[in-house]
This record gives sequence, C-alpha cells and structure tokens, in this order.
Amino acid sequence: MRIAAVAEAEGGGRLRGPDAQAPGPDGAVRRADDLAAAVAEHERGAADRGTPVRWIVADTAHFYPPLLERGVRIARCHDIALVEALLQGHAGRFGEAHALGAAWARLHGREVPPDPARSGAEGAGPQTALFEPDRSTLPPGVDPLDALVQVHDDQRRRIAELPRPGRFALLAAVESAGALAAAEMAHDGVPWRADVHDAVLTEQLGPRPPAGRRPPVLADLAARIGEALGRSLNPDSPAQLMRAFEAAGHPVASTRSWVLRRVEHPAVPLLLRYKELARLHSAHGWSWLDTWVSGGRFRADYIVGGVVSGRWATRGGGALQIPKVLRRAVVADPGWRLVCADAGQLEPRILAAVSGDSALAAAAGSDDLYARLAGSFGGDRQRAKIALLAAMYGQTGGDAAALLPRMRQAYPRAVDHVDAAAREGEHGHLVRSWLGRTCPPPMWGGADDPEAGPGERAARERGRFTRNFVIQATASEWALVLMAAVRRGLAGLDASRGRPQMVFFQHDELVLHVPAELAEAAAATLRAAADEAAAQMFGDTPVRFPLDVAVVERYSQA
DNA sequence: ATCGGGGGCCAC
DNA sequence: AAACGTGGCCCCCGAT
Repeated sequence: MRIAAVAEAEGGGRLRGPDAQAPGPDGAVRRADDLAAAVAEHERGAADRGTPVRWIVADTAHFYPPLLERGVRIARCHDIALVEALLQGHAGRFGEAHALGAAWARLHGREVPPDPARSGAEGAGPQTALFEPDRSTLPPGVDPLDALVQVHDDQRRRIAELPRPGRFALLAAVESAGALAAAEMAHDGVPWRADVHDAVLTEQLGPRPPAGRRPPVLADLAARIGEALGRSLNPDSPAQLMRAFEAAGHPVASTRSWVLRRVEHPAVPLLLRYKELARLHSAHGWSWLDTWVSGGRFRADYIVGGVVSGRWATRGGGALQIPKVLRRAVVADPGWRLVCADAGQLEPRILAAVSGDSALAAAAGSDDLYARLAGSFGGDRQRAKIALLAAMYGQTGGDAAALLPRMRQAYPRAVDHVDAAAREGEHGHLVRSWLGRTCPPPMWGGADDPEAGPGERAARERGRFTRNFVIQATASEWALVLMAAVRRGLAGLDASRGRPQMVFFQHDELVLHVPAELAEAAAATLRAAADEAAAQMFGDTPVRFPLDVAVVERYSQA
C-alpha cells in the first residue's frame, strides 16, 4: 500500500492514500495538522493489518528527520529523488537534476529546474524539530501530492521497461531504505566517549593547547626536525621539507611517508611521527571533538548515493575515515553492547558471484577466499590476494603484473569479466552494477563533441574506473540489501529495554548499539540478513558472504 | 581576505 | 612495494 506524503507549514502536512472514499486513482487526500501523528497512525494500522505502507516522499533526508524527532519511525519508503537519480544514470544522464520538481518537469516536457541547494546541517547542533519550509522546485500551482503520485507512477513504468526490472526495483527499494537508515543513524548517533577521546589525544599529543597553537608533542617534534635538518621549518610544508632535504644532501621527489622511509637521515623518524600525530590532531583532534560530539554521541551526516559507485559519502565529520586509534572512544552505553559486523573479502566474493567463474565461486564458498586461491600461486596466500586485487583495480605495476597471467589462467571468467568492463570504459561506454546502477559518462566525447576522443592516458584511467565500478558498485548494493534486511530484522526485536539501533555504516561494515540482552538476537539478525542479501541478489549461488560478527563494549575490540 | 589546486593521509 | 579503485579533509601556497 502506498501513501504519498508532503510536509507543510508548522508540522502539518497532507497524505494521499488508498483508504478513502474520495475520487481519484489513489483515493483521498487527507490534511493533517500533525503530520508526524498521522504518519504514526498509518504505520500502526499497517502493522496491525500486516500490509506495510510504502511512503512516497520527495526526499527522505528532508522529510524523515522531523518525524524521528517526534519519535516516529517508518518501515518503508520510495525516495523519488534517489530513484530519479538512479533512473537518470541508467539512461546515461548521470548527475542531472533529480529532485521531484525536475522529475515532474521532465515528465511534462517542461524546462527542468536545477535541484535546490542542500541546506546541510553543520556540526552536531540541535536538529530541526519542525519541517523546513517548502524547497520544492515545482512550478506554482502544481500540487506536490499530485506530482509525487505522477512521478512515482512514471518511475514504476520506467523501471518496468528496463531489461532487468526486478533487479532495478530491488535497487530502488534498498536505496530508499538506506535513506531511512541514514536519517535514523544521524538521529541516534554513535555512542562516543569524549573523555576517552580526550585521553587518547592527551596521551599522544600532550595537553590540549590554546586554539591555533601546536600541541606540545608536535611543537617539540617540529623543533627537533628543524635541528636535525639545520634550519627552522614548518613540517607541514612539503616545499620547505623538500628544500631542507635537498640542502642536507638527500633530495626527495616528494615528502610522502613511503618515500621518506627510504631516506637515511635522523630527521626522518621524527618527521614520520610528526605526520602521524599532526594528522590525528588536525583531522580528529579537539576541535573535531568540540564540533561533532555532543551528548555522548557522534552524529555522522551521511549522503546516500553520494559516491558514484553507490557507496555513501559523508558531509563533514569524516565519519568514513575514523582513525583506528580512536575506536577506543566508541563505547556502548552501560547495559548496552555494540554488535559489529564486517563482510569479509566482500569485493572478491562479488566478483565471483557476478562473473560466474566456477573456480573462483568454489573458492568463495569458504571463509577465507584468498587461502583457497593460494594453491594457484605456489601456496602463497599473499601473492594470491595481490593478484586478485590487481585484477579488480587494474594495477599494472609492481609485483602484481607478474601474477596476472597466472590469475587469468586459473580464473579466466573472473578476469574476463573485469577486463571486459575495462574495455567498455576505454571505449567510452557505460557499465552497470548487478542491480543496474550506472557509471557516469566519460568527460570526453559527449553530445557536444562526438569527434573528441580520449587521450591514451585518459582512456586507461577510464578503463580502471569502469573495471572497478562493476565490482565496487555491486558490493555497495549488496551492503544496502544487507542493511535493509537488518533494519527490518531489528524492528522485529523486543524494544521494551530500549530500541536496538543501527549506528554506523562504512561500506562493508555495520555497527549496532543494542541492549545487552538483545546482543545475541541482534547478531543472529545480522547473520540471517547476510544470507538473505546473498539470496536476494544472486539467488542460488555457491558464493558465500560470511559476516564477521563481534559483540563488544568497545569498537576497538571488534 | 578568499578561492582553489595540489600534496598528503585517513578510511574502505 | 609504492602509478591501484572510491571518497573526505586539512594544510600550504599561489592567484585573484
């Protein structure tokens, strides 16, 4: 059952569902003074009847947070903007406007308005308790409720006409479910102990300095680096460092760590230590803590579909680059546990599933795929791993090149699969994930200039991109299917001691925060969801997708 | 002062 | 070992 919903001023809104006596294909329009209450009522009714509602909304990231503030959760939605972006991408028009207003305009042959700029909440400030004013780009006089229903019908029709409508429908559903999960994660937040974070910083950097000053340990290292190089310098400046090393008789081509590591000079170990600590201080130091952690929670601002491959991005806070040393600060509340799940060796397993390579699929039936590959590489697991990753990433240099022929010989269909994707890219063609997410068109050539060809270098880069895209994008959607199943499973657990929460998601990792009594049930939910994800995506396949699940109090223990 | 490219490093 | 994909973010530094 679908219900289209739009928010209006002061917490009100309108719904258009099937449950009424009024005319029209989808029944009545109902005006609600309290939209959150009306949504909650429908969700309860749907649960009682066993006929879940799919909410048709223009933009989940805009619609859902105010509901969450009111304690209202919804099970399923169809996010018009996200699905429009997927459909546009599939049609070779990646990145074009995809908000409701744009979709409606295209449907009616009108001029397509650019998407509204996102207001992006900065920092961990209080969330908006009210629905924001209408940012729709629909023309005046067009009822957004009508537009939602029309565009939804149109999207369903366009999906039905695709070569693999079932797969794409699954993609649309899990992308939308991901948008719900992202809003819920932002709402609930990762439990984050500011005192532990501060202790880590103090232990590594010394006491917190006044704003704008270097922490003591960094200041000391900078001074000693200067002494070792015989001149005062700023270690943050690659140009100054290059000049200093040159003057000291050790010219370097760059100041990257791995380059410096090969230089024998007393300044090098100091500098390597400095770089490591400076990064911690600038990216996740005290000012990060002040900005992003409040009330014992870190709230990541996820952007669903923010990466071309379908991986999520984040806006501010660097949630997808939390350094490992800080995982000590992620601690479950008293009486609660973290349930951490990590899909091991996800991308090679995806390659096995999508390529239909029987030898690789057989290897992917075990918990350690790389170990099963080792036999083809003289028993060397590490070499097998390098060879497989090189095939997926298009690596041509280093050790990997020598291993590729062996890889091709042992797993021909798998290598063919990614080689074919690379060739498509080199020729300027599009490639798609298993469920139908489509890569952006190349920057060269295009409608304006059909004669323009890529340079050789650009073509090779494009080939590496499309080679990896078919794997990374499919891995991302596997993770989304998993997440949707986990969300469903968690909603079915007993919430009387507190609602189990999904609090962190990072490409192939999921962290739950649950009452201790529910930890085992949550772990079982995760494992069941992994099996479900594999079956939903690939049907009957020998490839396994083992999920490493750990119940811990601290993320660093996972 | 502000912008933006590049260098560098973190995560997967 | 160091030319291998997707990102975010901070710093420097030259251009405006």
